[in-house]
Amino acid sequence: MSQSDTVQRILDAAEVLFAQKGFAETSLRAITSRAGVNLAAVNYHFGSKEALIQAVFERYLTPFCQALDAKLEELEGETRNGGDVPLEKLFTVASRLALGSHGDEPRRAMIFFRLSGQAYSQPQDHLRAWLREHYGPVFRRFLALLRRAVPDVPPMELFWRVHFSLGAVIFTLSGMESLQAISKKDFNQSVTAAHITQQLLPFVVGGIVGAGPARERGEAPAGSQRRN
Amino acid sequence: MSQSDTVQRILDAAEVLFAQKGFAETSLRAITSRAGVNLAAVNYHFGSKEALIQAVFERYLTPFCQALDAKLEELEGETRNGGDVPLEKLFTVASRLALGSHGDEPRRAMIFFRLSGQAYSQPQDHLRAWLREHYGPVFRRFLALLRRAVPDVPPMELFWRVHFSLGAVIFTLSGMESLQAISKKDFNQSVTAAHITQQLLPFVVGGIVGAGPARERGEAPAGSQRRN
DNA sequence: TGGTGCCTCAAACGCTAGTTTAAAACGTCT
DNA sequence: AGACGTTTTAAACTAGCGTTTGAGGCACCA
Repeated sequence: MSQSDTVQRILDAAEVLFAQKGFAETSLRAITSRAGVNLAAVNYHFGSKEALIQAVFERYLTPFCQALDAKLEELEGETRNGGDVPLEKLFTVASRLALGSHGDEPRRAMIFFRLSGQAYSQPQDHLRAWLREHYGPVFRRFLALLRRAVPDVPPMELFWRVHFSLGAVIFTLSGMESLQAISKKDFNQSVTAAHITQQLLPFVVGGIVGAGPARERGEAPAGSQRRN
Repeated sequence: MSQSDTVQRILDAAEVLFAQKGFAETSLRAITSRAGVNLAAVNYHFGSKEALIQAVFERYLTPFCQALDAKLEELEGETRNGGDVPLEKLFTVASRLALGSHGDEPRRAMIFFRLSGQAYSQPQDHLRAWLREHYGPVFRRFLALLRRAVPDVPPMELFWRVHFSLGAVIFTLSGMESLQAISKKDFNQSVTAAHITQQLLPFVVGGIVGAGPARERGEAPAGSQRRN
């Protein structure tokens, strides 16, 4: 072939190592050594380490976002003649795509969530800004459907709760290895990605709907006094 | 005084810089320069950079955990003669202490949450293991009270949902600066720590209680079939 | 066969990191 | 005042980083 598979080998190695040890702690030497390619290959093919990081995200996110976008369009179509998409369905669809939109085992998804966690606690917002710019539209589309699913939750409340949910997902799946150890010890039960998402769904749905005076005592939701 | 305040100056500077730029990206030279002390002071007083990181956590966590422990003991006493502590109260107490157990403004709490986020997405579990070893008992005490507050949620479900909540909190407060920007743009409203925790409470409570078929259709909670 | 474009390679460059060293400064005793 | 343990200082050291370089390999086509 014209372009060798060096690029893919580098991306594979970088993906794993970045997830394992973080961006700053992973040297190009470690990546190229694991990939079995020359040190200079990264700068030759990607230009810089920063560009390599972006490429890792791009390779994972682009197929996922395309799949999600298509699925959301399908869901929107279903609701053209009245009715909204239920909250559970929205999250089920998203999680199923996140775990399965790449042919491989959901292990890739785990790796990627760990990467996302590191990207988020990353100080420089180069990466964050780039992510938002490239994948913002899909997120907003998802949020629009969500808003129709829970019309009782004011927009600002919803905005925050979605971010809380994102935090729960990324944080948990980032630290899954250590949580697995605890869970196994305390509950004698191993943990799979599918298992966690199954646990996540009721939590996220419950959180998005929210528990305010509304659900406890039949009053208005906690924050609805500042509806805009 | 016998021991100068060099140690405190270093801790102050390190706390801020670590939160701003992460552990790996913050050099000792940056810390000592900001603290106005000599470069060698860190290795002299703390031994190594890693030990300095631990010291930063210790200085913040120890007073907080002591305060939380005392408060939990007080709550346990109240329930000796029947009754449980309501879910909302447990979280309100914890958040109030996290924000206010240090005399200063809640800005320190923000800084510390950001630090926690970085500690958690940190690959080496040196720090995580150390945190668990030193502050695990308080956490378990909190969890025990929590279990009595929501007896319908099976222990394993509860374990996971607590970690989801932790993720929501840390993740959100870690990335608060950028979220502030979005929130200000979309909702024309600035964001304070108190405001976020106010938003967090209904989300966390709703999530812990969970939204399964139980709340929607009057059946058992989503995960209760794997009760152990 | 000889040249052309893409890729690989080993080596080196410049830089910054954490850490160590040994002398100087300081404060506190007798 | 002088001796002593503690702290500060400036400078150097070692190691590892991302990146660059220029020579070389390799497939392809005239």
